Amino acid sequence: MEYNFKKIEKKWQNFWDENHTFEAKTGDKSKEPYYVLVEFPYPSGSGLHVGHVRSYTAQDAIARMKRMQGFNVLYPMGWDAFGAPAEQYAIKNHIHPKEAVKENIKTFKGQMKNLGFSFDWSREFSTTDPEYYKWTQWQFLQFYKHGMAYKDTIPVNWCPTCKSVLSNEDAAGGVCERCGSSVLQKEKAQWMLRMSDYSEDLLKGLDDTNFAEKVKLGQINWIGKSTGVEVDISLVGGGKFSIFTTCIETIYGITFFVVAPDGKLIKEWMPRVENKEEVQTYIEATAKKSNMDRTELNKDKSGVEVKGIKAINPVNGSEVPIYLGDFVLGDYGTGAVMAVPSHDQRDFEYATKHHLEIIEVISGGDVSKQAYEKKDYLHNPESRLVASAEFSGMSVMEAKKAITKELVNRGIAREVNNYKMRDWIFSRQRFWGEPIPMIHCEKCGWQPMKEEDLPLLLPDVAEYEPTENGESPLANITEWVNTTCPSCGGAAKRETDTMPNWAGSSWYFLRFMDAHNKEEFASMEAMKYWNRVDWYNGGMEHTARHLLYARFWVQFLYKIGLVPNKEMIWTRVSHGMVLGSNNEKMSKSKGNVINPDDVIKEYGADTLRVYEMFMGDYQQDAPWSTDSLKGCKRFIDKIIRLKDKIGTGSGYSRELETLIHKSIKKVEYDLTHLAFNTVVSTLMILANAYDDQKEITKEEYRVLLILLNPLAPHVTEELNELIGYEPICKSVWPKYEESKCVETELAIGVQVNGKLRGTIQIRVDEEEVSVKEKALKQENVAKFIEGKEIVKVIVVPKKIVNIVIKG
RNA sequence: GCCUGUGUGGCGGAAUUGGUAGACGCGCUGGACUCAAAAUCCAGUAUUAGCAAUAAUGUGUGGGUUCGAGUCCCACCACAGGCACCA
Repeated sequence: MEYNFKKIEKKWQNFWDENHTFEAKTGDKSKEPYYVLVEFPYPSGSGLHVGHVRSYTAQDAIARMKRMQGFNVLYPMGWDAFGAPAEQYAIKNHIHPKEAVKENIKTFKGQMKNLGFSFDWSREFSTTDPEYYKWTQWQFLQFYKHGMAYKDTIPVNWCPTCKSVLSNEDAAGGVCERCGSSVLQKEKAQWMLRMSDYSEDLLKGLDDTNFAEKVKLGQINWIGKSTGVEVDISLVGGGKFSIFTTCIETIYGITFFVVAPDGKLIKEWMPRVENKEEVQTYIEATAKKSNMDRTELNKDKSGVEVKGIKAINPVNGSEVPIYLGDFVLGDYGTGAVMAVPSHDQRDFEYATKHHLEIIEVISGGDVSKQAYEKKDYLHNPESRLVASAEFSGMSVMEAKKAITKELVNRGIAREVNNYKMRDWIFSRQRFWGEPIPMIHCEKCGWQPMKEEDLPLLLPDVAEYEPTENGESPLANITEWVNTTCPSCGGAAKRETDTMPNWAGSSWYFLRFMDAHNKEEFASMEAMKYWNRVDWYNGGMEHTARHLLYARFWVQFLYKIGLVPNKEMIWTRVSHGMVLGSNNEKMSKSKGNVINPDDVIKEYGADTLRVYEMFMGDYQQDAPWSTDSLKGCKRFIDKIIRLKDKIGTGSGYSRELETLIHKSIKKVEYDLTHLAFNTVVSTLMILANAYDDQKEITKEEYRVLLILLNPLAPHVTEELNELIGYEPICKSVWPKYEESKCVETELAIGVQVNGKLRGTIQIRVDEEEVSVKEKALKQENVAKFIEGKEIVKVIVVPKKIVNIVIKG
């Protein structure tokens, strides 16, 4: 057969379309549901990346196998199309971003069709569809109505040149990604979601998932739980504040306190401060510094003393000075710390710079040189408390408990948990996002829109320039902004901020379960049927945040009774990047970008798919190699040639039977264990074995086609049709028999003192005595043991023989 | 600094519980077919020595456990990614 992949691929893609082969029926009780999900892409202007092809093919292979195994497979696709690039493009070209998005989606979809992915296109949607974002807005209103959304003034990244608020990603390194200016902090009122309320639930929920261990760790680190004690500290002359510490055992070593310059405490104290000007200057200087500057000043522990206010150490009554220092963060813990320079390196550096006292309270280090920190003294069983009144002489763990107990009994301390994870900043000052359905009325304050008025559509205008003061471009569109208050009916203004990119992607997997529902975001019935996402794949870069946001969103919906499970994603795996042939990330500037369209044109989609699965460990990055790609083309050519070897026989021949059964078992196992590269090598081995035979049977040929079908669906369907079978997509996955997976004869190694000296042929069930005898007689082995004393002979069944000799 | 991952031929990478290291593919070398080329097929290909059988060395480095270590333990080095003053 001539391999006209263009014709073959088109033919089968049309066949699948016309027959609605991959459309999943919700509620089909005759089959077990199985939900395979891959992160839906942002349809950028540059088209599908070969990296997309890698993960989509992997999930496609799983989906195709599962279908043949009798599962009702849901493998959907859609578009995460809100975002800054489309907006930038719109500003430059004066067209509505939805036009650009429409074009890009068309391109992406065409490319995906050309690759033969078995997506259920009947469920396709874009996060930018009003029918979809209506429900994103509706869910925001649920957050609001349950007290989970609030407006707060917080510092944001501000680019003075672009006059725009930047996300942390766009402000990485303290410079604006677009223009390179230094990013400043600016106070702005933002919508927030109370994600921190869910810290503990998000941590615990991980036990109800099957995420890869490193994915779980990523979540755990991001949540950043730490357990410690919050202690009330009284001020001389009245008033008090609290500090949070994980090292209560060092409390006798306090020589000063440090409070955050951006925190609320210092504002409160201001009237009592004696050196107001100095303090104010420092607060302002901190505000001007970007996050990055603050980090860079790491070595330089800047700060000023807050004069006129002194604190009292609750354990010994001593008066202690208070300082401002920007190494203390206003939004973590209580925004104030007890400083123990003897046992905390940051405090040590601060004390050294500002000439403050250092008192050792735990023995074992040399605190004149550096702090003797928790990470060291906890591992030193010799360390004891010193200079700590009645606690002196105790071990660290004893003291921790005793001091905590004492302070808790006195009613001035509480054991608490703190989390690094903050509330979710949900506002973006951009045009191209879901409008936040809130209305501000002078009389009634913030009012939610009426649910029946949703969706709140983005207006059709031609200008998307940001405003001078950093408001969203929507603020310029007065006819859109001005509205009436849903409560009193008076004049009111709409919120002009939009939602972040993460919003639409936080629940899209629920929508796929019931994509066309006009009454609800998805019906409970449909969600109960599909139950959850069984297998979710995406890039490692999304495993922390996207996954956390999505889990938070789902847990909230669960709490208010709108989804059936607390966790709606069972297995989450991640894939490595496809790098350029020079082993660097593909980028236009480096000129190492491979366009999948070009590859499909020259080698066909099946070759590209097989190659991307073969290129390396799926979870690891792998460089592109056109030479290796050609090797995969040769493999497919070989599969085609093998058809001519089909003879008149039937069933599996004695020569091939074991290998076939083993191959079915391995392909099945590897496809669900992320070992796609060895799926390909297994099939190459099988094909090579067929090639060694004079002739093969139809059944043998067909089993190879079915096993290869998940990776190369077009050519295998074509060959399958040519030999007269019903389409593979309507067929049943072959079954292997465990008993037929083992060879009856095998060659095992014989070692002498652990070194391989020869091999022997044995029957699989050969008795140990006989194996031992064969091993000792083996020609080369005999040379090594001649005249030596044999200490023992270790026979590992079906694996190896090791002869231990002396002398 | 912390967390995570990775170090195996010329290259991408195999090696499911410790049991014949280098499967499979690429590349390379030689040969067949051809006027020639492409395609295809055959043989070889970790390193060193040898015509060969074979031997020695060999999975980032140094130790250890074991009859036996790429795999387990301890210490370290390099690279990649993420987080970064979190009290």
